[in-house]
Amino acid sequence: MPYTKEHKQKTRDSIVDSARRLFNRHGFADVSIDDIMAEAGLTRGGFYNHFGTKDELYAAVVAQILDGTPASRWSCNQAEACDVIPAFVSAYLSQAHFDNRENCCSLMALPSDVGRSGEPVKRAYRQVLEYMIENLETGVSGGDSRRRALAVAALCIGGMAIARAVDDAKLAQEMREAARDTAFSVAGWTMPRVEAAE
Amino acid sequence: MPYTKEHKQKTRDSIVDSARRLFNRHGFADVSIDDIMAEAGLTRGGFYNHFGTKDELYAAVVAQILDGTPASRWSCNQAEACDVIPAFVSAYLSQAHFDNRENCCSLMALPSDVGRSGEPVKRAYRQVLEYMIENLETGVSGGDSRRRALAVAALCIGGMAIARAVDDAKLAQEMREAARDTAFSVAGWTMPRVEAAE
DNA sequence: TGTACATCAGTGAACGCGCGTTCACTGATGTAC
DNA sequence: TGTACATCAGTGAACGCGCGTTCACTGATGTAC
Repeated sequence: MPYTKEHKQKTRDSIVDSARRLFNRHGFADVSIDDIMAEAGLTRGGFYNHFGTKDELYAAVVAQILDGTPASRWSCNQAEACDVIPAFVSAYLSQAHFDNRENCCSLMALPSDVGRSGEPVKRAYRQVLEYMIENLETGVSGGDSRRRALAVAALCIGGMAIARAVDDAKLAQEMREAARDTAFSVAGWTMPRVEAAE
Repeated sequence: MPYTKEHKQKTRDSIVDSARRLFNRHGFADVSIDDIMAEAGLTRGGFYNHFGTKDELYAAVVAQILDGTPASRWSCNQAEACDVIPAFVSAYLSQAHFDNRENCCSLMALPSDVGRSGEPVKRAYRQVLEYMIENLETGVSGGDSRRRALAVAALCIGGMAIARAVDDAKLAQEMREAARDTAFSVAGWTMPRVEAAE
């Protein structure tokens, strides 16, 4: 018997991971299989030992978008929520998250790409989004918590996507700060002390 | 002398217009020059009578994104603002705008594509966004109007981009409504009567 | 008014390159003896 | 413990297709006479 099953699984994982980073940075359409395999330290041909087609890779990538995303660090119990969730929103809209082109949340890196992709891709996007919304909901105070959580998600994802689409650093920062302050106000939190999370 | 100058300009305009519709629907990377010229009722080769390269077309398209967008209907004087701006936000987050894949606002159709494009594309995106924010600002009541206008823009663009990226019509509608209600609350407007704009 | 002509917008075949995919192979590995 | 072997993960050349771009051409147009 050659190699172990673990060996093959590790290679597959590293292909998916390389693909996720490259997709976040360049979008789906502008990344080739060559790029992905090279990023993983492999060569073209080996790709088809792991995936039947490029589409199959898309599905595999979005199916585990959560793993390489700040979202993977959200989980917390109810008691922590009042501290953790506001800190998460600050971190989401931070300069550091803005600058990190590869290991950023795919929800904000790929919304328009996903919008025109097939059902499997949209399904994975929804699952990650729902996970985010559920966690946000545990952190907001007052009634109408579902609506507030949805709005905070829209402010986080929208604010960051817009900030990245403009050519003016000052406007980008202004947008992030307005989204953060408004999210805090919508969620009923007190304002964060001077950008601690940046 | 063959043809008139107006004739050539009209052809050029129709190429740009076809490109904008196709970009909104499919993103930058998945639309070919063949597609664009066919959409405009022309053939491949003629493209280079109007543009030097495909990149030159990108710049031309984004430079006039405003024309084919609901944004082109925003302008209003101060007296109208209290009626027009809330109606605009309702229309922006409406089912009709959600469904219109081609003649929708490019701000929400292309944020992640623009985020990884070059400076000319980002510049045009910023100009359209600033125009939107300025108009929103005339409509919000109370102090801190700049921050509120930025937040309303993030809710409109983010809410729609997210709604389009999920595979669940109910969640998409919930997101649009939460974004709209929160935008109205942030802007200090009274709630719209049952989705008149849909 | 009618005709000959120069211009150039538009055509469509052709080229070269990059990409997804295939395939014959190589060589590292774990197992059998 | 040491060696021979079967397996299959990974290699890299090759194929075909689509795309951006080029180019020789065609034919519709406005002008000159």
